[in-house]
Amino acid sequence: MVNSPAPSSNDVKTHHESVGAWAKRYYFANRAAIESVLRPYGIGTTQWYVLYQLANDGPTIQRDLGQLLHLERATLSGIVSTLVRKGHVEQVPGATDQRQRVLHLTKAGRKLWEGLPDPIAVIGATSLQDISEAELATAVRVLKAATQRLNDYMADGDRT
Amino acid sequence: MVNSPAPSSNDVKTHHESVGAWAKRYYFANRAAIESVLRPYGIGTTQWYVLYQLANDGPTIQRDLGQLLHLERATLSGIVSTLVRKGHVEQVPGATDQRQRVLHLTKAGRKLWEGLPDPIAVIGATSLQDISEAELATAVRVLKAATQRLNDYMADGDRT
DNA sequence: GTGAATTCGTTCGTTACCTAACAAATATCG
DNA sequence: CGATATTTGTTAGGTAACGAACGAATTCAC
Repeated sequence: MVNSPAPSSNDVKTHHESVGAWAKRYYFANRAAIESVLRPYGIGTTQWYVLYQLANDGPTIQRDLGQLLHLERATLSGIVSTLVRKGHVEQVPGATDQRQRVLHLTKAGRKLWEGLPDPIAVIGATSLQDISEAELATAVRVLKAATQRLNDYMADGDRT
Repeated sequence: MVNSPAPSSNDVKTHHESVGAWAKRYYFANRAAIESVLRPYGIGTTQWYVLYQLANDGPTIQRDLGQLLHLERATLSGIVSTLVRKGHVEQVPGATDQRQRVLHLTKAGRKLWEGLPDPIAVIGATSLQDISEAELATAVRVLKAATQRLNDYMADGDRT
């Protein structure tokens, strides 16, 4: 796309746009691919992550799950109620703290989980093969650093 | 970050998850930051891209705009009608082909555009400073290659 | 030149993300 | 103890993305 002459300072914006643009495209392509694997089972990508957590780490407080998956309370609330409606997850008030909701798989939920393919393995393997460990590490480092900056920026901006 | 022992096959999943996970987090952090810049003006990120196109390249057929911005017809349709509702954009049937819609800025839309900051410049500059050109290029290359793979995978899967 | 295929935009249903505002429960401080 | 703050989850409203199905316009084939 952007062929590579000596990058002038004018290229900065182009580069920036590229990382952002490609992060977006990769995110959505990845999501679409995962969803195509999961579609026959009637669950979405983020719903899968919730089931994954509950299946592997057992009952979890909704608040903690939100932090683990980097989701806002409101977002998780909707996803959980979808899973509850479908009968895969049960949501019970916490024993000591009545505000909290403890989530755990229902029997049906566990059964579903056991029949589920692992979309990360299926999709991830195809999408990243032939990319060296070093390149992967660089990509992650860049994405991580940039995300960090943005979060700092937002935190600052809020306080001002 | 990811220190580099001989990568066992168990690392594969971890790495894959990381690129996907970080692409997602960067995408949303970026979007949130851009939206915070644009919020006072009452427009969203993708709406800004539409205005950008119309301001710089003049009237455009909706179909072409979709390809430029990598958006499906259905997605763009909603975004355009939001901009039309707000009075920034006008959507007129094509002269030669009555199926097509030609989009152009209204007078109010152009005025808005002229008072708008450039969120890509503002946000991109902060988020990617101190990252070398080489690293940026690698990140883009990885994201691009992975996206390519996923698109191929989806195309194959559809035909099967 | 007419019937079939294609293209373009819209609408509908779904997923997933956010903020803001709110209610209930719990914690903290005077 | 009791008023005030904080935490947890939900709801409502907004943005953005997708696929499927549809109608209208156009193009293609024969």
